[in-house]
Amino acid sequence: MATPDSRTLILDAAERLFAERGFARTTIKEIGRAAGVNSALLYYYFADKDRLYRAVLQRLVGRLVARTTRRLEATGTPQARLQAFVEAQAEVLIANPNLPRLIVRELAESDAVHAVEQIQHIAATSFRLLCDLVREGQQAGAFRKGVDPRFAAISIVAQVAYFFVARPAIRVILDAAPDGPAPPVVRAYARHAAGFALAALAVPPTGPSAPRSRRKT
Amino acid sequence: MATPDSRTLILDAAERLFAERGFARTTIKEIGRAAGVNSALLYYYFADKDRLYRAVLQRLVGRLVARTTRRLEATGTPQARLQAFVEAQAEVLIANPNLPRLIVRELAESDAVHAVEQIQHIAATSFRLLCDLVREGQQAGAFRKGVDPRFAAISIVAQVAYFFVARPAIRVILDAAPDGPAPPVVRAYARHAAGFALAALAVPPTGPSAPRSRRKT
DNA sequence: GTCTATAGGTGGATAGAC
DNA sequence: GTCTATCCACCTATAGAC
Repeated sequence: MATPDSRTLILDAAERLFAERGFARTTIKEIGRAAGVNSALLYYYFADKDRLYRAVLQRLVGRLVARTTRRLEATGTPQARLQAFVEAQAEVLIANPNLPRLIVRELAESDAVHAVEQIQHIAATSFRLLCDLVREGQQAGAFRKGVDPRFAAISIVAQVAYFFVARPAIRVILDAAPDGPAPPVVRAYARHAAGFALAALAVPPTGPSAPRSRRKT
Repeated sequence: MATPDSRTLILDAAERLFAERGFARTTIKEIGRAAGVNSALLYYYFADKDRLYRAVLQRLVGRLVARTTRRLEATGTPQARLQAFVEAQAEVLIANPNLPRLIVRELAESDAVHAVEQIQHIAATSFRLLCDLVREGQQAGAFRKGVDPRFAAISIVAQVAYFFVARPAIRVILDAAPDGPAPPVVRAYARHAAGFALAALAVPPTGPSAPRSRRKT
């Protein structure tokens, strides 16, 4: 608890408000009020509204990447690592509910106004590790070939990411509470998503009569 | 080309700008300029900026739902219908590149500021049809049981939706042009996504003494 | 239907006291 | 470090001529 300093109070309040209302609809004065400090103080810690926003994004994205890449680099079968990745992704998003909303807002911008380059770069890092995992799994015979590893990686990430992004719609489908499905439901979905991906990538049993004569591409 | 009327010119310009920059960052004057009319004229056709935005959303969402539900209601095997749905989803998003950006922005809002209820409702309509399709497929023995149909529907929609939403990140993964992957790549991905879902839902061969292996198309 | 001109309000940012 | 007070730019929306 030890007295969070004003800078942290401001970052916390800004994170919440930016996630809820977006950058433009959030005013400096609102952030100051929510943080319990005077709005002029924001300019003591941050050069302007834009840099405050960047600082918020940086803090959040750092957490995400640290947690998910750690799982990907762990040892184990490709299947186990893939499952761990999907579940880690869900845990990070459960723990930081503001993250998906903010990232999605950034992704929706076509011009690189704010921190898109940063997100692109980091997304690429985490993403590429996942691509490699799929590729390695294919070479090791754990995943079926004939699936583009990049496409597979997109499919895998998409399942969980979309679940959080489309929360208002998901809520309707699952008859969940106003603020979205409870963590146990989210975890159940994450397990489903991992299973869905593993089933999609599973090596098909070679038919009893014509196993090896057919060779696909 | 028969002289698009001012109202349509305004809607077109507004759609593009809202999608590119978001609601708040787009000014009435910019829209007027882009439409080639005076900004005061917007208030002749629309009560205020908010209602203009709603009109833009309505036009777009209408197209999306019309196209995708039509595919779901078509006849055929569950597998064929699912595939048609996924590819139709991709086609609509290719044809209306502004749609995913706008919808995503709406979904990111936590308070129902603009047209979230509408999107929720329509998403639920389209979504529920997909749930039903999966459920029917399971009962007919075409899809494996033990997968929650609602979860499966989310996984299916997520793959294509996320592809468009996360365009800036996808671009990096696929080494695509600045304005995203070309339509042929998108279609290839859509086929992958359909295949990924069908493989994930395929009925596993029952045990070693089972009927001969199934080959999906 | 379309324009000019402008009122009215809000928000980001700064100056400077304490 | 934190606050009060305020400036200035900009944007929505309206009044009213043509």
